[in-house]
Amino acid sequence: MRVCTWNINSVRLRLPLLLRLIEEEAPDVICLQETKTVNDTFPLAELRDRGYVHTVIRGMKSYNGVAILSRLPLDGHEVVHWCGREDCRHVAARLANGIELHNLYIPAGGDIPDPAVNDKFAHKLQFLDELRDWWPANRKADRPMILVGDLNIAPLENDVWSHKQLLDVVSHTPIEVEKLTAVQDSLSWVDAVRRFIPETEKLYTWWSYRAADWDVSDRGRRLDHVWVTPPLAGALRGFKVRRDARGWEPKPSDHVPVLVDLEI
DNA sequence: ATGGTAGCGTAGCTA
Repeated sequence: MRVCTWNINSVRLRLPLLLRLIEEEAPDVICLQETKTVNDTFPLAELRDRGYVHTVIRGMKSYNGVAILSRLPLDGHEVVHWCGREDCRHVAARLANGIELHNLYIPAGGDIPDPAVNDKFAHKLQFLDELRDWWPANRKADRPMILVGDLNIAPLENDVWSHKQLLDVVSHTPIEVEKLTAVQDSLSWVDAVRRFIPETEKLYTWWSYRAADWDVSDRGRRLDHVWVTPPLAGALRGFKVRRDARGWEPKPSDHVPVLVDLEI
C-alpha cells in the first residue's frame, strides 16, 4: 500500500500537478492539506476518473481544508473538532483493510513564538495539547494506524537547514518540539520516514516561496510527516520525498509530496 | 533588522 501526503496549497489551482503525481507515483491513498475550497468546487470528477472513487473531503472557503482520496475501499470516516473549531484541519478514515488513517493540518502558528501576544501560536500549542490527550483517551497503540499531514513542526535538528538559526522561528522552537514529541509519545507513534533516513541526515519537505532560489539556498524544513503505530512499523518498505516537485511548473506548492510504502 | 512570495478573492488574512 502506497500512501501519499501533500500540502497542495489550493487543489483547484494545482489539479494538473496532482494528476502528474498520480501518473508518476500511483499512490493507493492520497492525503491533501490546504485544499482551500468548499466541497462543492473540489475537483472530484477528475480524481474519480483516475480510480480515486473512495473520498472524504472537508473543505471551507479560502483556508485550510483536508481530503482523503483512495483507490482502496473505505469503511467509514470520522471528524474531530480540535480547539472547539470547525476549521477543516483533520479527517480520519478507516480503510477496509483494517488500517485507520488520520490526515492532519496543524496550525502554522503565526510569526511570534509567544502565546501571550500571538493568538495563532497559542492556538497551535493548544492543538498539540489536545492531540496529546486525545490519542491515549480514544485509541490504543496496538491498533494499526497511520497519521500523516502537515504538522507545521520540524522536530529534529536535521529537519531544518540551521538548527541554531531556527530555534526562535515558529516551527522549530523548543516548546513546539516538546509538545509534538509528547503527541508522538502519547501513542508510541513511529516516525516512518526517519526509519529510512537517519537523524544525522538533512531532510526537508518545504521550502519558502520567499527565497530568491529555493534550490540553491536550500533553506528547507521537514514539516510534513508520516507516522505509524507499532503494529505497522514492521510493514514499512520504502519512502519518497519528491523534492523535485518543488520546481514543478508552472506553479509549484511550497510543500512537496511525501510517500510511504507498506506491505500489508 | 528587514523583506522577500503565494492563494483566495478582490481587502486583508493566512501561510
